[in-house]
Amino acid sequence: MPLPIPGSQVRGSKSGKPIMALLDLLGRTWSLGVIWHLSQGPATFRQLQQRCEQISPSLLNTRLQELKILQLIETRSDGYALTSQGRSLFEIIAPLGQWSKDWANHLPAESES
Amino acid sequence: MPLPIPGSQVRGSKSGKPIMALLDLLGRTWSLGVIWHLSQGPATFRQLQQRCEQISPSLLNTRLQELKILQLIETRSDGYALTSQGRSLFEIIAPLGQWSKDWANHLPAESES
DNA sequence: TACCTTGCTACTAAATATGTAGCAGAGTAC
DNA sequence: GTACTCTGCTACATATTTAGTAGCAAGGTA
Repeated sequence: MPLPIPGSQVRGSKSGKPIMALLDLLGRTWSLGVIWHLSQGPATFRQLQQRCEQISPSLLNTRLQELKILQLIETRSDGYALTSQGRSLFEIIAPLGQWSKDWANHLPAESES
Repeated sequence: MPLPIPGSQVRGSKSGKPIMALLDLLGRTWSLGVIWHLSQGPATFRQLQQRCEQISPSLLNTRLQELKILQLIETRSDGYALTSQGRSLFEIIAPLGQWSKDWANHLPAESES
């Protein structure tokens, strides 16, 4: 499965339902991370590498190409940036930031016992 | 990296920030899918396998154990179900269903030319 | 011309996911 | 009690994906 394009078969679903394509895309390592970090503002390749701490350049490039084809990010003079579609996606998942904190507080036994 | 537990190091981040743990978790194949399909109601192991179309039992079991430890799902008499935390997470990502449809409509060149 | 930095490619090793077979336990039917 | 079925799940070999590291080509500076 090269790319999870809505309308075609994707990993995990033959139906090609857009939501399945999206879940496939977001389920790939670093997809969400790249979007999350780019939401802080445009970044060059190397800046993004630093924001993502531990991503390898080959994988970063792969993800960037995917996200670019799927029109969630674009290349501009100041580096990579979210498109308006990418931003609207981020606005949906933005509350995850707060949610994850609440979640962490309810998992006390694991994080430190 | 066994499990993305907030507070400990996770794949892609040494900080242990909850959001990074969450992004790691959701970035694993089928994590989002399992949550998505479970949101339609509780399901037994084999029912879930069918909803997920193409998940292998070994991976399904792995994900179920992870999500159970992280308290997003629980086992009940009628099978697996989202916990209240799981449901609150789903409520955040629920709009992705509609978003993905809009997204698909803006990618006409790929889905069908 | 020598030296940086940047975006990115190449390549190997390690980790993850797929796919298929099938087991052990519970329930029912004879 | 033994044969049949269904369930949750494990085992394991194969295929795919990701990590990790080295380094190249292009562009700018000095």
